[in-house]
Amino acid sequence: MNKNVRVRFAPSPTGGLHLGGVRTVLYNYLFARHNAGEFVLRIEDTDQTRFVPGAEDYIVQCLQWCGMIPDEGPVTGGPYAPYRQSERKSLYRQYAEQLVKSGHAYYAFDRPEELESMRERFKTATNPAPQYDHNVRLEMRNSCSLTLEETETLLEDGVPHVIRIRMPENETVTFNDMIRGEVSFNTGLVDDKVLLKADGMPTYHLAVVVDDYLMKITHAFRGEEWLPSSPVHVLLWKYLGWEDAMPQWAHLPLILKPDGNGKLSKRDGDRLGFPVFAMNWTDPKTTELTKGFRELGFMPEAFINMLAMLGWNDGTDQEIFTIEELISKFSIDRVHKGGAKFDFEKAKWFNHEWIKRSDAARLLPDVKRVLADNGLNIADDALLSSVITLVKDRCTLLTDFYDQSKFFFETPQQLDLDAVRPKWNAEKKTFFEAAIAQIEAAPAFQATEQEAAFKELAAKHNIKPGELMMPLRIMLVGGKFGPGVFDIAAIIGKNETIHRIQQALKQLDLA
RNA sequence: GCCGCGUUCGUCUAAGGGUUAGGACACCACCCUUUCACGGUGGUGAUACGGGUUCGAAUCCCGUACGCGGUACCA
Repeated sequence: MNKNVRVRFAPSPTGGLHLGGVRTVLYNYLFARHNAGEFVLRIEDTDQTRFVPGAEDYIVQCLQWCGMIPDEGPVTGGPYAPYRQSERKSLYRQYAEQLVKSGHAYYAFDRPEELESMRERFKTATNPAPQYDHNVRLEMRNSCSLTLEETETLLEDGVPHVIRIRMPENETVTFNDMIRGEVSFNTGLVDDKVLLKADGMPTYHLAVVVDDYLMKITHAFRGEEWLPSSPVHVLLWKYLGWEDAMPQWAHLPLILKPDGNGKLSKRDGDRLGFPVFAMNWTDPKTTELTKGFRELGFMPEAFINMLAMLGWNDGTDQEIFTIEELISKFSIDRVHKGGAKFDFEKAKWFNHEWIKRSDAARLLPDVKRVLADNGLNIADDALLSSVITLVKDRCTLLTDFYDQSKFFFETPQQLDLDAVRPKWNAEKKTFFEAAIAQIEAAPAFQATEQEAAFKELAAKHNIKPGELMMPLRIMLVGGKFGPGVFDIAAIIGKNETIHRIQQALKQLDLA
């Protein structure tokens, strides 16, 4: 009974992929997978003045990183190719012309200056932004105000023109939004949107309807900012004679900035110090780099999980979901109506949870990369794995693995000796010299055995073990952090442990 | 201005006529821990306002306020 579910993510390739954009993809993706449907990527590049090289490729890579691979799209191809609207340009005109013929659209020859002067002319205190609508339609240069002959002459002369929809003067358009329920609009209050631009490209309004129809889209998810223009789209479906095929609409709530109000923007991230884009984005014009969640050390699982929870929940207290769980549990009727302020602290919490719950095998490649980025190339996977297991609880971001584990692989250069000196004395020095000898003589070098031996030696020297633990830690790690000291000693090995104690003793002597 | 959409702890949210309004992040306190974390226990903290409807309203209706979005040959 259900027709095959088909959804699309239709971004405009004008820059980095924003959080809100990723969430829109995510909801599309979850809905498609939940219903065993298809997920299509369509590039809406109808505005040639806003073309940004690299932006499309960037979007594709973001989807890949997040694990949301489109079933059809510009890279993958598919039965409804091409999936770039710029490559579908020739397709749209006929539909616009069809609308002109049926009287639902008209040619407009107004030049930009004329539009501007109209807005100036009709601007009043109570109408600060006059629209091109039924009130002014007949006062403009278009096929409604001109005679048939005049229009034809202009067309024949190749005078630049657009095609506009003719919005009815006073009708009510009502449709059922999957998230908001019934919404309705008076058509007389909506302007005669341009459908086909002077350069022959469609506007979003025409293209979205034509392509959703041609690509057999069944459910259309988009941001709430599209709600006001939805009556235009609904009317277009009707006028084109496709009413029965119209997708079900779902207008998603917006992601808001953490402070104050308003849509979250890249600027907010820069200003408040958190990422807004999924991955690093370099503006090709300014070469300005904007940091992304990926490079900052987020796991895609956590990123997706966090985004899913921003406006949706499954009705229980569960907050950590795998993508498989999200797919099986996702439902539109549990999507919130109101916008959600983005909270970077909570985002980090999700990542921390994911790091804690991931095993060393999952983390290994990422940690390896993080260490390598910092000049630490670790070839021993078994060794790295045990280090990861030891330190992952302390890492909120993947990038934290460097600080939390570098001392396993290189001798710390900067020791926090200020934490040792106040209570440092000759007895302790003697103890550590004895400890070196003891370690040297130890047959095996295991954490538990070493700890026992260390404490025994402390007793022999009449020093409380507690007095010695911090100095030992500083000697091995460099600072007041990290896993159990003897676990660290066991991993770095006998010789390195001795070497670090000797080094610290030497530095302590200098003071 | 006009149109549309929204409004539960600081933040994300649960509760779709009857709950001491629940959970999570953050914050605070304590416990655990010879470091830092993890973990555990507890605490502070919310139904925007005003009217209805009802035995009973966070929940349904109306109004107000506030916020957001739109009002382009941008998406």
